[in-house]
Amino acid sequence: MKDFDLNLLRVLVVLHRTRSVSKAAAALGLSQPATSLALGRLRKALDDPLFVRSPAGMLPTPRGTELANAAAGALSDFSVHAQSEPTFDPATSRRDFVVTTPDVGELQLLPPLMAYLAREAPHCNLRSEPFATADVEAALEDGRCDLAFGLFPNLERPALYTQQILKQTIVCLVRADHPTVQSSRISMRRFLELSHAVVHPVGRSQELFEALLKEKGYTRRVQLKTAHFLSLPSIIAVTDMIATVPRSIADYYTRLENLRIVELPIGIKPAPIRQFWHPRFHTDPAVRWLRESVARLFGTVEA
DNA sequence: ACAGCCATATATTCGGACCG
DNA sequence: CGGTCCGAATATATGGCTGT
Repeated sequence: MKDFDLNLLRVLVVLHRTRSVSKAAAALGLSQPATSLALGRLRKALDDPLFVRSPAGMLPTPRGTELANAAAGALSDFSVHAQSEPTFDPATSRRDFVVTTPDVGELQLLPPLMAYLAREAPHCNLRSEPFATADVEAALEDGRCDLAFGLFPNLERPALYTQQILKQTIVCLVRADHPTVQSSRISMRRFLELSHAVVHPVGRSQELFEALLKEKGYTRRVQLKTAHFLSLPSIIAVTDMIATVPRSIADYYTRLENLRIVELPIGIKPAPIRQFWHPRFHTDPAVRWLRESVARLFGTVEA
């Protein structure tokens, strides 16, 4: 079937309708022999006579009728799709969306997005899938993933389309009644004297911060290194450690625990949080609706 | 026997691949 | 980049079958 000439489908359909090779040829705009040859190829490919000569014309075999109906259905189905503009109707669609974002991104993206989906696209589901960083681009290309959201320095290249959604700044967190850090500011000297809790290696903005400290020659004691953000606020709230986290995470933590935000003692450029999609899906109505919804939720202007 | 129709053999054209 | 060659597809010509 893999090298079946799809032009033959039209020939099959018209032959079945006209019951004549000559009439089919005229209808198809081919010569009679060309049509005869096409019928020969159909017979060989489908392994059935398909039509037999009779006084009443070329009568279809049962298989011929079955396949001609299937071909007619396929062609008309295709033509419906080819002629209608592709659309996405959020109110009725049952599309399942797939996004990939680190946990920090999830905390920023999913609360507003899920509330929006529930309201605007009530039958659509969303899956947040943690693709390996190296696999994200391929997943976006082959459609396993609709959108990547977050800080992906390795994705910022022409192969993908991107749009900046937010700026990620980072801040420090200590417990609200910390014995030595009592204001919202801290000197670099005191910052380096404290014991640190570091989330590693998940947060890419933290990686940038770590690189900056190293570059400036600052060293400090990392008393706790963990791979997850989940346990961090409870730990900081009962110790004298200081943690450096994205501001969105810090804002969330201070609502949960007895914590206080302290500005970083060093200037660092805010990191761009972007959404990424593949050019293949640039005009796909569903993916387009999703990324425009994300942009709208965060009040982003097209860049 | 002849007319109508399909199948087959031969000719032509067109597009694409290959090579200098 | 242009020319040549090859193959695919279609057209033309012809042959063969069938029914009246």
